[in-house]
Amino acid sequence: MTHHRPEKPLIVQSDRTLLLEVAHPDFEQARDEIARFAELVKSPEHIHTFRISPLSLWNASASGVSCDEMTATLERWTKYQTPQNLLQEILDHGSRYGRLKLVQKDGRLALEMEDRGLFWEIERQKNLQEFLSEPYPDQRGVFLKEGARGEIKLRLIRLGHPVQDMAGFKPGDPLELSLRDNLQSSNKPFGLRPYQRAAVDVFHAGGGPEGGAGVLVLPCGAGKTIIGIGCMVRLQTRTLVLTTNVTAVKQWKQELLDKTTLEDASIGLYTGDTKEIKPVTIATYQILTYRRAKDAPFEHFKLFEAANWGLVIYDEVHTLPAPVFRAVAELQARRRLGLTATLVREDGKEEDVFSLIGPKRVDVPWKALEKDGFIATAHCLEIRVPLPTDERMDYAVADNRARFRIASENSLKLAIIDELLSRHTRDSVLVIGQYLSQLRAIGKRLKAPVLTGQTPEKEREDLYRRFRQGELRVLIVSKVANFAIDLPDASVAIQVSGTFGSRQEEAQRLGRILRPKGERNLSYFYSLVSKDTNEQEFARNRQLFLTEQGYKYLIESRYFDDSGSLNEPSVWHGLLRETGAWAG
DNA sequence: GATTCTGAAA
DNA sequence: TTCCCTTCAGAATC
Repeated sequence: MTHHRPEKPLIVQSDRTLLLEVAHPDFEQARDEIARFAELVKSPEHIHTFRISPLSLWNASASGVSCDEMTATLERWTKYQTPQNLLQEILDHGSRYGRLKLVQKDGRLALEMEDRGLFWEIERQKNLQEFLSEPYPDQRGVFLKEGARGEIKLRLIRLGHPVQDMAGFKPGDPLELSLRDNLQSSNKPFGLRPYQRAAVDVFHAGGGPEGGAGVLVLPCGAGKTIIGIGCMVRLQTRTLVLTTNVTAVKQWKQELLDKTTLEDASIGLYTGDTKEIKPVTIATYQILTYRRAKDAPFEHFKLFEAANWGLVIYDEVHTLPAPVFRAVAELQARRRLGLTATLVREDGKEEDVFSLIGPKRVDVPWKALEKDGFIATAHCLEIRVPLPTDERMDYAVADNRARFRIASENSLKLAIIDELLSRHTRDSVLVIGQYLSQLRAIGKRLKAPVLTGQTPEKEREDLYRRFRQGELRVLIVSKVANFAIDLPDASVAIQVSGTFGSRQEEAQRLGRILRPKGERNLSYFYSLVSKDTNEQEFARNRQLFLTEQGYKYLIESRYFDDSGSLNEPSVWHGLLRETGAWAG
């Protein structure tokens, strides 16, 4: 190829980073193609930075993207010649998934290699010795000791060798269930959406040894529960569902009753209150990780062996607690389904998820669902607010952590909220923030109720009901918004402060306004950030995940003009006009 | 026996 | 790095 094509949008560097120009007309297409095998690491205004890592290549391979497609994508968009070493690495790593297979041979567990070179390499590894038994005569494989299935996959991926697990699964005790044609609750017709059916098919993969273990990545509001139910129906077996909180536990049960022929008596809840074990049992991660004392055994791990489960569903698998990995390592003969909106973990254990739950099988981009109207079209606007002079002084002399708080609680944000509400008079609005003191101040000013962790259950339900019915237009919520899945939807969210940089939190919060909304099907997500403070950095990190999904943050920069009043918010007004929401 | 409170853990 | 929220078990209270 030629060596310089300035009209192209991409720079590919030998340190495995990719720089993509946002303003380029082909930006969106290039981004979507690149995101299949690289992860976004930075997304400021003009250039987005992606990185190719071994894991991103393996997940791509596992979900069916070939090395040829990856290199072709780079060649298609790059300005300069692609560095040889990177092409080599893609070939090398990308093709590694599948070169090492776990299989059943003569009723024993064995590891098979594509070539002898790999055999030598593996056989010589010191920290694999305890799992290896005798080699095949032709040196294309080696038998493994009992119970090594999970642990050896973990060790191998750390050595840079992902294993394709073809050793199959125990069928589990049978359980009859089928999908209803009409919902039990409303008697409305029911069926899986096309992408949901496709996800179930991919997970099942013809019932072969390859199907039955893996992670499905889907946006908030895409119906992950329904896909899980679809997999249960396909497998017709006893199922253990693990999820993050009690509300989710109850919701799984409700969905099962509503959408399948299962009856109340065959669904058990296993939580702090009730410890039922039924053909379908739903439990929290927390109860699994409970122990009496710091070094006592996990009291409820026996749940994994309490029945002959044919399927274990890990809901929100990105939050799977580290101790549970240990149990999963020993449960490799059970089918397992991981569901999540993002593979990113804050603790960096993505490789463990890959090895012990399974590789990514399906990744449905948020924008694809938006296009088909399954989720609302969301517009994101970051509003940069200057710090008032006296707060700027405090900021200047504070240490780093105090600074973040001062920036977060910028009093001028209150005025901006007023401004936003004055234009969204007919929308239901969630104000989401991180500091209770700040939220209470906002509540006082707006005369709107503040919902926090201390709010008793009864009062919460009451607030939800009034908000849902439109009696309450504005609801102010603390971090409860991250957990409370029964929080009603809104069409406008105003984020006044957030955590240090959690991508998941931002995704979760945007998810609050994504449920389809009638004809216009339109939502607004505002993020208020103090200008020229460290809050800006953290905000950038939070936004990464959504940028990765194709959401674009518009930026409105506010400042004091000569007369000392705030300038006109032109970007915002433009956005409202463009989307037909201009009320004035 | 049911409800509410408490502290620890994550 | 913070602050905040949730869950669980066990004790206290009705």
